[in-house]
Amino acid sequence: MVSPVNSSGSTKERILGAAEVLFAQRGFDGASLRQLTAAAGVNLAAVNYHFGSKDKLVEEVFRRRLDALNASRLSALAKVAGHPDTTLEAVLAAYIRPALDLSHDGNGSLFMRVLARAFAEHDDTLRQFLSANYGHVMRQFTAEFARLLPQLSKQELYWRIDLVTGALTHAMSGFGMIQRKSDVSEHAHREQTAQHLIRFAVAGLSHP
Amino acid sequence: MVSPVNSSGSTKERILGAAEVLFAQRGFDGASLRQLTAAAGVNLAAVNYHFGSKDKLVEEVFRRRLDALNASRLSALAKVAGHPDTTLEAVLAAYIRPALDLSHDGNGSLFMRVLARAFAEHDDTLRQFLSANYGHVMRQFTAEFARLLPQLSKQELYWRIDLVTGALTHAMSGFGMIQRKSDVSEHAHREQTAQHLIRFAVAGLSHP
DNA sequence: GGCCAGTTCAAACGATCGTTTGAGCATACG
DNA sequence: CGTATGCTCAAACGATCGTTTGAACTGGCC
Repeated sequence: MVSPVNSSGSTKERILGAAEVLFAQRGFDGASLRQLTAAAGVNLAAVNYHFGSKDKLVEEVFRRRLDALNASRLSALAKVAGHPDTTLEAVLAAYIRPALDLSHDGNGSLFMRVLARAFAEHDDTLRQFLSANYGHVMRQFTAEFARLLPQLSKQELYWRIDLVTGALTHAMSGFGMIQRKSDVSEHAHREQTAQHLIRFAVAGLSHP
Repeated sequence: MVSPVNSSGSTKERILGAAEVLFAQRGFDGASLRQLTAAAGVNLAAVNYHFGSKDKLVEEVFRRRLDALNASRLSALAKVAGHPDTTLEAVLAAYIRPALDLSHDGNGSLFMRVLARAFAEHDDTLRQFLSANYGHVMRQFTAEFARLLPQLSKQELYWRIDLVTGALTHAMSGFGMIQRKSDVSEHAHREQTAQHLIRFAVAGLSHP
């Protein structure tokens, strides 16, 4: 009934890995600590010993991926933001490409599904955690969008960013709908996907 | 801790109403039958008596709203589909406006949040139910999009529809971010929202 | 060896879950 | 009136949940 034992890495890492998979598959409530620890090949009590509680484990699952993702996004943004000849494409690439790279290695793609769940669940605790720890990233991108799209009112801009965010979250979590053909390399497919998302976002943000 | 008693309508209707609210707030797993029946002002056993099980209740919550929503969408689509001078705007309006009208009366807006949850949860049972009962609606709209956008390959079109769907679902479930100002009538605000979503979707679908 | 901090383990705790039960109540029909 | 039918009710069922406990085991250090 439950996935096989994972026997590589430390206990904490095995729990985090199994949690990412099961949270993506069954949700935060739906995945029990017993399923989770069985999949990770560790004792049930290990979660509370190493993380304190299930809620703290959820936070750690987010922290591990989001720290890397947002650092990568901000680093990419810093290279293009503020320059007089920066394009909308370049800023969107700084936002989208790190997420696609995350999908590439390990179970990172499952994490985007976990993230989509967090969006759908209007759980206040989780939203506050995300907003407090990673809100500044979206704020920096929003500021750059505002600079590149001066003709839009604040309200207009927020509307469009919200819609673009929804589209990207949906697309990256619902993965698998657009299958990679066998005659296309993974790298080429990722490049194709990035182009799709970026062009769509440019059109959605900058239409008259 | 739990919302007050609802004392209007039949037992079945009170359960359905309370279920819609609580499923939107806490998810399908998160909302317990005890919270639900307490909010509806009915006995705990009433859910299993009238609906058979919690899962069947979930299906009924969807069926009640989706039957009306999709009938309205198909009716609107039938008025414009196939005509030689039909615009993309008109088809998108047929898709979007019925959903906004649903948000208008009663707790319909909460239902869009329930729908967004269903998207995020990759629960197979629920997805099969939705696909089996309402898949034909999306198929008809897709066919009309294909007719109006002959320059796009099938793969291109699916990509864009997927992204637009994500944007709309996200926007209509995340409601409240864009607040209605007190000096704007509700009808005017709804019209504004419709224009926003439609123009965004047109740009996303038809960009070169 | 003896001790100790760090970790794992089986077992149990109380709470809550969806569901079932059987008695009790209401209304309608002969 | 008697009784059948549809519904509501309090109470309990077994299962599963997150968490806690205290003993057992581990390695390194004196």
